[in-house]
Amino acid sequence: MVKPAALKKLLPLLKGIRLNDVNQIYSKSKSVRLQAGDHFVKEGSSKRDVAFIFSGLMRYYEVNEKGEEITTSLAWEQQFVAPRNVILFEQPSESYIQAIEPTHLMVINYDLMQEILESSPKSDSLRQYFMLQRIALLSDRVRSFVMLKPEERYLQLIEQNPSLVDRVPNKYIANIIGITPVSLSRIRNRIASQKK
Amino acid sequence: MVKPAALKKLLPLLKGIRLNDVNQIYSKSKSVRLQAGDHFVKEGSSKRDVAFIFSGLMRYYEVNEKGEEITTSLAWEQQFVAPRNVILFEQPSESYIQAIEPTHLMVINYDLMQEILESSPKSDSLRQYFMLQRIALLSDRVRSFVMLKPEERYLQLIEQNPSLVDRVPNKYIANIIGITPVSLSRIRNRIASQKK
DNA sequence: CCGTATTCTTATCTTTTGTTAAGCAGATTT
DNA sequence: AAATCTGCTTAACAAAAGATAAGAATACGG
Repeated sequence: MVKPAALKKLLPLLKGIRLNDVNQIYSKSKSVRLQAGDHFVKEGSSKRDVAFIFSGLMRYYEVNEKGEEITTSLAWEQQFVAPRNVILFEQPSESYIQAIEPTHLMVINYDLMQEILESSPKSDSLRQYFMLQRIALLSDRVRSFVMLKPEERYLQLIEQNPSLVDRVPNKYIANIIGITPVSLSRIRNRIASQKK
Repeated sequence: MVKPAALKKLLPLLKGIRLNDVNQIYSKSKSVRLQAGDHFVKEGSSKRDVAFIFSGLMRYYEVNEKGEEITTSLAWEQQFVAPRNVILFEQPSESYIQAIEPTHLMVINYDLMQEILESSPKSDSLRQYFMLQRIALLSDRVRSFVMLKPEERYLQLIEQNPSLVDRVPNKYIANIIGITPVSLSRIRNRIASQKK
């Protein structure tokens, strides 16, 4: 069970959903606190849990054939995280989901949440809203890979999410924009010397 | 109005939707035939039309600041095309959508279609199905940019869509995987000489 | 506060990609 | 059939990125 104070942050997202349903979801959810480095999901897991991030910062990563961890995306306050393969395709997770800051989650079983929302009159529009958000985000990201050079992707990323620069190690940022940490370091160097 | 024969291709996608609604959508749609090179959508357009591709092949492209056309994605039979900015954000289209083969479309106004589907009991699950498809596709593509090298992206693309190689000019394929046509040509050369 | 670990930077070298231009091949038009 | 156009390849060079390693800076735990 999650504390009411923390719940307030979730409420604006749930407008339109019956208070009763919200309460029911809350009562079935559990509050989880992770330290930096702790995992919410590990590769191979089939646990059908989703989490809402009250506070903190997480990354998705996969391990490639060379054994390197490649960070594929980030998630922070007010966002949901869930193992894509498990929820979308009912397959084991291909990714790890790990806290990289002290993180406070609300965790609930996906199917249980769906069940509760099933009857709610606004649940479809809520779901649709979240899916649209996701589609917009993903297609923007695809567009950035097709249309922009690495340096431009970096500038766009920090412009759209200024707070990330301070919170996320550059080696993760580098992966996110599809380059190596060494290369990002050079790009940052180039940008800094151009500014002078 | 679209010919019944062509409609059969759309039907499996619409299972669950009332026949009456399907008929109504059909009656409000128009059949459009494009030649290779013709546009369904041009940059700046705010027309809220979506199209279902009965046959043929189309590309989305944008013109960058150098005046080059950059192909951002492809769509073919049994898929919907629509100007993302217009439908998602009610803004003018940032993209062109162009036929690159003789293409047969069913075109309908997006809002009109929504209106008809509004009352249909299964419309939400249908919409959800399409959105999930889109999310899966997009996140796979993002993953390919983060995890794979250009050569691997090319091999994955032609493995997952073998027919594209024969139908789509390499210069478009190159854009899709985020490289230049010249670079793709070299990659193809490398692959060919490794095989020997 | 010191020592350790992690991350970031810098350097060197190799590989790949971008750019530009030229030649070639296939298709289209007249 | 000749001329034209378009797309693909190849070449040469410049620019950028990958790989590896070493040093500097920062964060972290005792």
